[in-house]
Amino acid sequence: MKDLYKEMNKAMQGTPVMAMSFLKDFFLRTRHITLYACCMAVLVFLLKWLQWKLLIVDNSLDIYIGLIALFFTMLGIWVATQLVKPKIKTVVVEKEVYITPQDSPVINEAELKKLHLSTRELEVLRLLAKGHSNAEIAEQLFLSLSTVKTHASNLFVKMDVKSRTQAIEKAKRLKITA
Amino acid sequence: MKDLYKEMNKAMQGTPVMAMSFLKDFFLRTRHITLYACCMAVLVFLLKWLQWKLLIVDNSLDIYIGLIALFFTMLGIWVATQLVKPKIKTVVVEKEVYITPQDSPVINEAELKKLHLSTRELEVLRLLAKGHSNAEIAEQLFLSLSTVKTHASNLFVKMDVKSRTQAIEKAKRLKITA
DNA sequence: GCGAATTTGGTACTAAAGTATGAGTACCTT
DNA sequence: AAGGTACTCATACTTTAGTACCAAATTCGC
Repeated sequence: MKDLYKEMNKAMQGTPVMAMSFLKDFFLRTRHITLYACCMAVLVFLLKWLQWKLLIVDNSLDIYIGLIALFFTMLGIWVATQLVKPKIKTVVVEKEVYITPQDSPVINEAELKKLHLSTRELEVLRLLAKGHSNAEIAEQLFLSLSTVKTHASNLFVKMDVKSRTQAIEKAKRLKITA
Repeated sequence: MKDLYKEMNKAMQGTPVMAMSFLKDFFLRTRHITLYACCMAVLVFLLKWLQWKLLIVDNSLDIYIGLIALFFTMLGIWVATQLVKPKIKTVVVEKEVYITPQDSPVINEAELKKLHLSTRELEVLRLLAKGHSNAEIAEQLFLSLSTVKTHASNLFVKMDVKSRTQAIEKAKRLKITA
């Protein structure tokens, strides 16, 4: 709301064109609320008119109420369907895809790209796969132990493994290391 | 409905006990509808009473209608929640499962013999090289964690390495594991 | 049978790995 | 200018790995 006030001030000091653009922007941002308000207004007038019209015919009050009941029941259903929407249950179905890794001596670039590893993470992985400890990797890459641990941890998440040993095994299996 | 008629005929021909059981069964099966009907009946009477009562106070018609609208909106929402089945969005997660083809060139028996590993040590090494933790290895070989640790420790001495990661690297390099 | 090697398991300890969180910098894109 | 990503580093903590030392039971060759 503060921002809105700011923008209004800003617009007031500008040219008429800027004011127009502000109004347009304001309308676009609040068009949902405006639309609802208009609908409500129309509805109220309609009801008032119906009330007046139908009250002349004395016995049609039942029909009137019935219509209202019907309408609001529908409205309720519609509202409910709108409210229910975000409650989407996600059922995860695991689909097993068997792939036959080609026994190419070259590094499997395709599999490597799938992992979306960053430069540093890949460097860490390479040294990791050589059997180096975190401390050794830190020394070789001129990093702190903390940084290596961070990279390694992120690496394990991306590779969907839980330890460096699994990472090594997977890296060798996918042939993404030398 | 046909089935219902059939069942009724069938029940009529039976003993009173059977008829009773049929009625109980019938009630259990239709208790939802019955409940709805009862609720509706009560509601209608309530409305009629409200109508008569409130019409005396002339200007309260608006409140009356408002209450009806509110009530039926709620009813609509409730009905909708009962009717609308939870939308289930199935997210298919493709999990890639790799087959290790038996293309592995012969295991380097010569290098393996040089290490003078015992049977258990080799078993531990094989699982180690698959990326398993000591706890997992213990579980698979029906051993205690202590034993696995002992084997692993002895293994590292024999392989002249200082950690399981180095052992894996060396094992893969010498092709002494599958 | 005896000794060596193997296997199994324990305790106690240290070292390393891994997780979680926060935070600052740098670069790039919109 | 703002937001996102990558990179860096730190602290604090839990878990796992690894070492050392010990002690049974078993196996196997001599």
